[in-house]
Amino acid sequence: MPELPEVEVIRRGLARKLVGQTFIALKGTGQRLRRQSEAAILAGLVGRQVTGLTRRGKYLLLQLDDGQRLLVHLGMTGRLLFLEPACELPAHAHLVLECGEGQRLVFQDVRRFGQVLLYPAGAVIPELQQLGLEPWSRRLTPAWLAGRAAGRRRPLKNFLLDGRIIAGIGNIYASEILFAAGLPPQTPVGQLSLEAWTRLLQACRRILSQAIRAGGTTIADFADCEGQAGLFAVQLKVYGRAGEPCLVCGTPIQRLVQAGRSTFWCPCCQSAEAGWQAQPRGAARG
DNA sequence: CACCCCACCTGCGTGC
DNA sequence: TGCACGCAGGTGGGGT
Repeated sequence: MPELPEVEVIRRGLARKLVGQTFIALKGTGQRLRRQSEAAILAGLVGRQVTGLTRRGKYLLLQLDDGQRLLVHLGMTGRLLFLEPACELPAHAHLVLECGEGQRLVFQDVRRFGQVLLYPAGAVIPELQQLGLEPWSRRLTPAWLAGRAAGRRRPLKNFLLDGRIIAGIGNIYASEILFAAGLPPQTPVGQLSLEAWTRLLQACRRILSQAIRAGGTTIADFADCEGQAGLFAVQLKVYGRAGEPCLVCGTPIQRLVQAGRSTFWCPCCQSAEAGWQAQPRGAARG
């Protein structure tokens, strides 16, 4: 479900409600997530006040007044909900943090691919150590991308999905970014010109910004911290549209599978002629 | 090292 | 109606 825009939408909505709140009780519901701190560790949340809420890639970080940090990853179907007193607890609510006055912070996750890990003050968070650059990082430039891609033959779509390079791009936005940039998803990354990387980076920032502004993409599960759906799904140009006409040229949108995941693209708008310059065999090396 | 596959889960839509 | 199957926004471990 949640890629960078969805996580950022949750962060912005939740920060207004949660920062300043103090957790007064913690309830688990037995079923464990794929990764979750021990109950004894999570008990360290009780009595703590939330001082900040930040995002890194698709991870959320709750900062607590004693320096501990709660790392949250929503997996495919995870939600972080801030429930008002009258709201009933939804199904699949795996962690409930009571804030007083009947308000609760709830981690809900149908498929339980999510992660909730509490780290002590000053601890290194390994999940964040390996993450690549944020899309709006000043260090992220076309030349930097070309450097990371040099000599590699993996398809551009897979490169975009690799969070160790750029953090936060998932399967929906990878397809949308490639369409916006006019680049074919199968392009071996080592063959892309600097001009193509420039267009890719511009498309990446534009698409992610638009998605955040629209409140994220809701296909089936995504909801913000109040349970509201996002509206970017109506702006999707290729994702989930296999067989339907391209909104630009009318050519049927194609679906292919790359590294086990669906890619949607327009073979006309994302042709080699529209984008990258092919180089002679072997020329990309070295 | 670079890259791919698959497991980890539940739920939903489709076709027989 | 029921069942089998394929598919779904995530990551990381293990194999090639």
